[in-house]
Amino acid sequence: MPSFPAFFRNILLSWIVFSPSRFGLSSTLKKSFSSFMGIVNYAGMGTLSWKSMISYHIQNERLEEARRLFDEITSPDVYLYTMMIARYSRSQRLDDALELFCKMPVRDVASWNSMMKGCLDCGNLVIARKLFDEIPERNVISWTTILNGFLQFGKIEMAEVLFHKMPWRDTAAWNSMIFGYCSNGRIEDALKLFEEMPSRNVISWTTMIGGLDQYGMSGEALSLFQEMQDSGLIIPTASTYSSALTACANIPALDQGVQLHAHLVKLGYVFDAFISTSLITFYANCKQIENSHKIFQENLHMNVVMWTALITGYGLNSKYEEALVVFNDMIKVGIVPNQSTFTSTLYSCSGLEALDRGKMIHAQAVKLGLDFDVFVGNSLVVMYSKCGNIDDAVVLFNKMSKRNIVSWNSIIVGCAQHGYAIQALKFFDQMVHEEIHPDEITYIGLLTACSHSRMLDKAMHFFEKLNQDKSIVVKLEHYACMVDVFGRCGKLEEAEEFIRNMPVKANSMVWLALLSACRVHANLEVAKRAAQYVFDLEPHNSAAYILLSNLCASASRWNDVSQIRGMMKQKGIVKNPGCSWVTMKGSRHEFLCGDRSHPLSEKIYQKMDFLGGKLKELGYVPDRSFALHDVEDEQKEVILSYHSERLAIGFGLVTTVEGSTIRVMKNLRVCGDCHSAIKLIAKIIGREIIVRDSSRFHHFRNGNCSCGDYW
DNA sequence: TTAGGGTTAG
Repeated sequence: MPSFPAFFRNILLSWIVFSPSRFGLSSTLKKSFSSFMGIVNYAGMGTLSWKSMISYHIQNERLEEARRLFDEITSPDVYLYTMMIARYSRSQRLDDALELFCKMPVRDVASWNSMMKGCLDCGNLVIARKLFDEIPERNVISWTTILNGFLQFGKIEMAEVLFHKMPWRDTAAWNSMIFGYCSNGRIEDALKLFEEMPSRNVISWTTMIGGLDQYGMSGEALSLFQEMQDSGLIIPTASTYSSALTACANIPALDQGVQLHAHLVKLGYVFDAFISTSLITFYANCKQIENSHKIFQENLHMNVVMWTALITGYGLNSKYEEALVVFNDMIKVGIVPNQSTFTSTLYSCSGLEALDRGKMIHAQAVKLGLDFDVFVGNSLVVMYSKCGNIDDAVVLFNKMSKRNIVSWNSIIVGCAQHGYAIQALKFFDQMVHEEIHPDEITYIGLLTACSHSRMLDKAMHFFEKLNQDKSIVVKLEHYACMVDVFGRCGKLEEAEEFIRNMPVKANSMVWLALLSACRVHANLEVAKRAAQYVFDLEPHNSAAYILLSNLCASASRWNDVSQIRGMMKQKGIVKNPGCSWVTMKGSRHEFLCGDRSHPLSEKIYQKMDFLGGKLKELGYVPDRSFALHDVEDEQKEVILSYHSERLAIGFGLVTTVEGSTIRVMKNLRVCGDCHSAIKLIAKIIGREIIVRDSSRFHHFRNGNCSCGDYW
């Protein structure tokens, strides 16, 4: 029993802290105080009143206050000790929790269990195990707690042994083991337990539905949900509906999801944060982003997860600008973004190729100390690389303290697309050295690197390794990469032979790789065969028509060109016009060939004409074969000089400061004549020009290009 | 809210 002055001191302290004039008097506080006054009146203190006061402090995160009151009690009971221990553990204060646990004169099984759980929450499995071994009388909760501890630390086999050793198992124990199997990808074992268990509750069903969905068996997850509904024995909770909706999103199953949505409206569940978020993702995955937005707007309590779901949804629907608007709105209303928010937002920056905005988002992540998160780091590497800044991507990658397979793939693919083949292979060696096992994406990156640098032997070596690795399924993309390598190395017959010997039927992507090579090597004979395959497989794919038509145009076979154009017209196939753009201060400046619509056109054309003169002085002769129109030679030169990529470069030149890098994006492949001209332009202006075309990045520096004139 | 089991974004 504490002395009265000490007691009054605490009341006074509480009174100051809870000053009604500052905070208002909540109902809980009123209750707490009336119990206090009761104690004073009776001049004695029941433990119950101490409990309510301490628990009030605990509820309001005032752990120090709670501890001060706790220390005033001469002999706190087991309940109070346990409450303090649990709270310290939840606040990651394991030392304080253990100190109290050691001080306890008497312990019951709940206090042992709480301490054990506390150790697990604070990441200490060793002490948790020791405690488990020392518990005088374990109950089913003790067993389940340590079982979950093993699972939490990825020790599935130990959990399995423990589960079978348990003297008695209740439904919660079965549920834990099922969850353990699901989260370790052992779906068959999970299903077996689910079948075997003596009785299932709603948690068992929800665990199994979620497990199947996460394993990629979303259809089976929905069937199980239906089975549960049909049984009529289980009432689903918000969690169950949330899992079912996620399964609908992953399939995606629009009709079933919409039905479920209607049902949830009737049940009044639509304002549940988890359900709303699942609905946002569901509609976004079903390409109905307007519905996602509607659900988002109808929600009053929007949390960071819900905001992130909407940002992700816009990104998934290629509405990158909208995603960035949502991100800015979120910041405006004071929601603090987390790792996932940055990952999704950076994805949209990559989609927009908006380096300036990507850098701003990066700065915000740094401010919040989230730039070292592995997901954010990966997104940053991808963003810098896709926005044309591979050097910064490499710097960031090297600084990453934690890396996973996605990190390695991102940097290897990035280097490959920028033509930094040696760098890509070096990263691969480093990855192998660090015992990270490559996956299918890694091989795509490696083969692309080899292709862009014409390293046939290396490519064959990697392709062989890929085929030997039984953990990887060789996909059509890998075959297409190999065809690309053969093609770029001028080995068109070998490429055709390779396609014919493939164990799976080639798709149009594979034949298009061959056709592109034919375009580079001006081989009309093979091109016609390859194009025919694409025409048969995908009659409306415009790429094959364009490639073949360009090839005929380069050979001045104008009759063939008009025949192909006639076929395109007949089939209603429209060629995408060549378009180049520069993203600056959040705006995209687009240019078409010969375009004069930009407000700065006059300046741009002046600059290009000036450079045209300089180019001629350096001995540049336009390669007329790239002007793919049946017009007079002089006219061809004019068309070439004003190709969209050159106008975009001209815009970069008139709007940026001396010495800075110019970054241009193009929807089609950069034309060969422009390629020669841009190399010289880079030399004349003494600046680096980076052009991302439909297949790769070109770094033009001092008269050379990183692609080695081959792309 | 003195102890164990299932849910949302990436």
